[in-house]
Amino acid sequence: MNNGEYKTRQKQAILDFLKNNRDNHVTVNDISEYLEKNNCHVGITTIYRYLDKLLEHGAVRKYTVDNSTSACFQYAGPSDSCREHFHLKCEMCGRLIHLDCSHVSELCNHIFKDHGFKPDMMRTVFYGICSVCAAKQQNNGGNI
Amino acid sequence: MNNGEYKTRQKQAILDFLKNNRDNHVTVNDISEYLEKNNCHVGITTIYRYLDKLLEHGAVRKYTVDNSTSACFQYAGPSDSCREHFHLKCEMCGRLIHLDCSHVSELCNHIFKDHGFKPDMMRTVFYGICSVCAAKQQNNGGNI
DNA sequence: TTGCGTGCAAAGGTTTTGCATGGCA
DNA sequence: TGCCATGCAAAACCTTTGCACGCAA
Repeated sequence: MNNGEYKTRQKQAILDFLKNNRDNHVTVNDISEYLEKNNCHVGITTIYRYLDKLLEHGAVRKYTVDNSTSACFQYAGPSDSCREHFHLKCEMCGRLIHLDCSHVSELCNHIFKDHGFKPDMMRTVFYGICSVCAAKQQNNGGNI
Repeated sequence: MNNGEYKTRQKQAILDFLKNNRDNHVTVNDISEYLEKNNCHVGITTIYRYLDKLLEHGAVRKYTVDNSTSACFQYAGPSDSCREHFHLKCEMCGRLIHLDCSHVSELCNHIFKDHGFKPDMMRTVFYGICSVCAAKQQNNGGNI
């Protein structure tokens, strides 16, 4: 049916976990540990292979975050739904913010028209600090 | 003299290579191979350690590019010179474009004021396709 | 001479590959 | 039954650490 892809318990479990954590990124290790805890063993090889496939389909996004040595993945919903806006990732709490804002699309057009560069919305992420974490930082006297 | 840091042949060689490739990113392996070819052996441990130090000083930027599993580094000039503009990285040729443009800083202020998110210019990179590569793609009938 | 720098070897992680077995359709 | 999927073990990488020796200041 689906390009000759089969439905399996393992894929379902991985996808469920990704969907339940759509507001935060997870590592292969996170997925593996969670499934193990829930008596639902899935080999890490399978996790890597399935994530690769989801990546190809655009169903997950892949990041590299500074303090983590392994790759981070995050559910991106049905493909195409995130092509039209940018993403802000808070480097402190890891939260991903979907920025639907006309200013951004305008900037994109400007960069394309006046600088000849076509930004890829799926790949580009603004890294920074969200308001919640900025407030925390304040209360801490600037320390982390 | 410099915070008790010594000047050595190895550091000089690495820095020279980075400076000569300031318009492209390089991996630890690139550096090692180049120096080897030039009969100027430097252990990779040294390369890692020196890059770490440069990173702390803000003299290089560190990336992860999709198709490469290892980290990419790029000379960033004397510290602070790149904090005030964004960077566009072409995913096809790897070229880094420094985008000094008032529209971008305006967008940044807008995101901060109206969305409560403070983007970090040093960390944020726009991924996409540059005009040169877009033209190549055209001539190829859309194939890569 | 002092103490940072270097480089080898080894360790520690993450990700990929080979291959036999399992399971969906 | 025909394929794709899975999982173990091993391999392949990338990066870091420990330690003895080298070298700038």
